[in-house]
Parts: sequence; C-alpha cells; structure tokens
Amino acid sequence: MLLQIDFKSGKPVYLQLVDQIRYAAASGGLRTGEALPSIRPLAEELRVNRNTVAKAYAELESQGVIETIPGKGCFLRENNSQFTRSARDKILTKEIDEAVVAAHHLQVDRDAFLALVKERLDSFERKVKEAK
Amino acid sequence: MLLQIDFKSGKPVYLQLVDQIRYAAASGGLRTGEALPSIRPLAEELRVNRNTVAKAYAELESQGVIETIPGKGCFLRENNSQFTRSARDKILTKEIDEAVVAAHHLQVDRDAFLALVKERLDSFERKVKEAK
Amino acid sequence: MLLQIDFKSGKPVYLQLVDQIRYAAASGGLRTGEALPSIRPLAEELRVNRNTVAKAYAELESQGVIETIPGKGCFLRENNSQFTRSARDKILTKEIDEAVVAAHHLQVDRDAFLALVKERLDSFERKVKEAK
Amino acid sequence: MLLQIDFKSGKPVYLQLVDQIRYAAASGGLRTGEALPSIRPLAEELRVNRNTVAKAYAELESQGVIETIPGKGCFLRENNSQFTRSARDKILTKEIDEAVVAAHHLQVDRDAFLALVKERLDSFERKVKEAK
DNA sequence: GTGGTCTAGACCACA
DNA sequence: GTGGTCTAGACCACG
Repeated sequence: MLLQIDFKSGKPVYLQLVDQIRYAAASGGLRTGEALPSIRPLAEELRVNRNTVAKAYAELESQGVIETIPGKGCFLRENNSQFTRSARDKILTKEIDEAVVAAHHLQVDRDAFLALVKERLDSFERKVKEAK
Repeated sequence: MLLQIDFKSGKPVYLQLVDQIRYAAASGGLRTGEALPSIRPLAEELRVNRNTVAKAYAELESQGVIETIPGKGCFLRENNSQFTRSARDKILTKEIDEAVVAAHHLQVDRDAFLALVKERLDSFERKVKEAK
Repeated sequence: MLLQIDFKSGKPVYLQLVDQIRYAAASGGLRTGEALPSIRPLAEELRVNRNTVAKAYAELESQGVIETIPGKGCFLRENNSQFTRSARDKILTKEIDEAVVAAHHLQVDRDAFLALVKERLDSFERKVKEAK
Repeated sequence: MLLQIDFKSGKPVYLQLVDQIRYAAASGGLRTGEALPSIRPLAEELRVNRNTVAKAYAELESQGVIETIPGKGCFLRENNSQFTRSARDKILTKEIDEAVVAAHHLQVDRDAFLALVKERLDSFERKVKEAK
C-alpha cells in the first residue's frame, strides 16, 4: 500500500492516513486479516512523527476498521462494509473535480490537462512498482 | 451559490469555503464582477465567526480569485493567471496526484480512472457553458 | 535581524513586519534556510499579539518568501519568483510609482531622483555582497 | 499638485493624502497662501468618498499646515518648517529602498530596473503636463 | 452598511 | 516547544 501525505493541505496528517487506509480497506486494496505496515518504519518512510501514525491506527481501531494485537501488529478486521462502485466513484469524483477546477483557474486546457494526468499516472505506477 | 460546511471533516472551515467558492467561480456559478455574500451575514448563516469567513476571503484575494474593496464588498475577478507555467504545473500536479492516490487506494484501474476524469471534464465544461 | 514597529504610522503592524523581513531577506540579513524568530517570543518582544505576528508570517508564506513547517518553525526560502513577467512588472511599477510621486511632491527633480536611485542600488548591492 | 492613492497599501487613504500634501507643502510644491483643490472635485478625481478628503484636510488643519476658511476653501498657512535637503532625501530613500527590495525579490536586474524607473518617470511627467 | 486590524484566549497537530 | 485554527469582541476606515 502506497501512502501519500500532503503537509500543506490543512487536513491533519493522521486523518489523511485514516482516510487512505479506510479507502484501501473498503475497496479490497487491503484484505481481511492482512497486516498493516508497522508504525516505526511507516513513520520514517513518511517523515512523520511516530505518534502521528499511532494516532491514525488508534483512530482506525476505534472505528472498528483494524484490530491491534500488542506485540504482533495491526490487522484489518472482517465485517468492513465494502464500498459499492458508486460509493467509490463519489469519493473519486470529488478529488477529480478539485483538479479540474484548479486546471480551469490556471487556464490549462483540456488536452494539456489530460496529458498531465497521464504523466502523473505513469509516474505513480512506476513508484508502485519500485516499492514492490 | 450554496455553501456548506462540514465541521467534522477535519479540514479547516476557511479552506472549505475557499474550495467551494473557487468551484463556484470556475464553474460559472459566480460571474465575473459579481459580488460575493458579505462577510457578516455569511458568517451568521454558516454559524461561524466573522474572522473565519474573512480569512477565507483574504486567501481568495491572495490567490487572485476575488478582489475586495474595503467598505464596498468582495467581487469575483477576471480570470487571468499570474503564475509561470512551471508554477502552474506544480499546483496542478499536486491536485492530480491526490486524485491518483485516491484511485489507487480505491482500486480503480487506469482506464476507469481516465474515463472518470474525462466524464468530469465533460460535466464541468457543460456546466460552464450552461452558465453563460 | 532587527525589527521595529511604529504604532503611530497608520500602517498595519503585520505589514510593517512583512516589509522589514522582506528587506532583511533581500539584503542578505537573513540567509536562505535560516529560521525566523518564532512567533510567540517575537510577539512578546514586540509587545504585539501572537496572531499579528502569525498574520505577517502567513503573508510572507503566501508571497513565497518563507516556508513554514508546523511544529518546527518558519524558514527563509530559496528565492525564485513564481510570477510571470507581466505580473512582476505590475508589482514593481506600483513600488516605483510611489517613489516617483514622493519625488514629485518633494520637488526633487528627475536627475536628482535618478542619482538617488542609483545611489540606493549601489548601497543595496554592497549590502548583499557584504552579507555573503 | 498630482495626488496618487493606493487602495491596497493598508495605509488609510486620508493619511496618504495628508502625507503627500505635507511633503508638497514642506518642499515648496505648494506655496504659502495657495489654495488646495476643493473637496468635491478632488474626491471625484481620486474616486474617494468626500468624507475621506474632508478628513485629510481636517487632519492637516489640526496639524497647522493649512487653514480652512468656510465658504472660501483651504489655504496653505505660513510658518511651515521647510524640509532640508537631507530630510527630503530621507523620506525619498525609504520609498526608493522599497522599490529596490521588490526588484531584488522579483529578480529584476539593475538595468531592467533603471529602465522601468525611467519609463515611469516619463509616464508621470506626461500625466503632470496633461493635468496642467 | 462594508471590509480590515488587533487583542485575548482556547484548543489542536506535531516535534 | 513549534505553528494553525477558531471564537469573541473592540475599534477603525470607508460609503
């Protein structure tokens, strides 16, 4: 699972983590019983304080998404309501709309925008491959 | 223009306002030169402090989206980007990356993602046309 | 860096700070990457509210002069202008016009004015060199 | 006398007027006994509220710079301490320094800056001529 | 009535 | 300790 943090979004880092992990859990990117990355390495990788990652995991636990077994790690619980395709699209639509609006404000035309989207997709896919 | 605040989202209220107003501006829901709701009444309506709305408007002004004339009000500006191409790309890349990451976590594949992007672009362009 | 506020000038305190810090940054009194005084101590020293200093720093950040990392502090950024040539000229024209108007009211003629401009340019360039 | 207002400087408009008129008075741009522009036309020309001009004149009167004779107009009083050359230079230096700093921040080099200064001087001199 | 500045003080996110 | 957000309320400049 590749996690990405934006320190300037105004959204608390721990909530960014919570959302991304919940999305992954609800969409099958994470499977029931699978282990989440452990706190210390993840905190280092994201250049974030360990407390921040711990807080995100605590939040996920209190939401019933994961289960923390002290000394062993954090694992995805069963019973997570799966996102329907339309629920996924709704979340994604919101993200895409923000980019579309930004493009309009910056007077970037459709073709340039689509080119940039493809370029970012390629760049991201490369990153995912490397991480494996 | 409909503004709606989610106090639980973790996203700062003033940034929620900024995003929604930018969207309204970009999609034609607000016309060039048109006055935005004035600070005090809007603050009351949203049950938010006056300063919070003022901060949102100040942010929009510094982004060049609106012009505020003290004693008169805040008005939507003609849309001309003052950024260099590289600065524009940087801003846009950030927005696109967020959508790409969300797609990854939601297990939406490349083709479905691109289709959704095109669909949103079309939808947005229709809205802009209608508003004219 | 020496900061000094004139409470009677009519100029907002936060803008006085912005101008003085920009000057220090431009003239080498502050180096790239160097930390600015932190908000709370500076506010106490200047006998000004914390929010006022914070507003000055926020303005500097939005102008791209400094970078602020929550929890760590505010740092002087590498100086690369993100504006288009025409946007740059617009800003600069405003500053120059103010000086030209002042010269007119002070009955300083064209040649004396140009001489003073060159003198200040030299003085500034010397300061920048010394700081290196 | 040509007056110039900057609505965005943060400095109150009436104080901008006071300063410019005081400078002109102290430097011989205005002569003892000479009439100042009357309030209404000046307010229209500057696109400013009449109250604002009136406030500037009231301030100047309370400072003893001008004398208001109801029904006749406002006139420059005697006894105004003349600015010495060094006092004039001090004020002007401050204005010029701000422009120099802005040029540095915007990475405009010396020659381009000087060219822009000359261009603005020419533009201003044309305006003064037209106004006569 | 409009927006702008400033103060004072609370709470949060993060190191 | 750092900066960020928000509230509450005062006063100013301006129309």
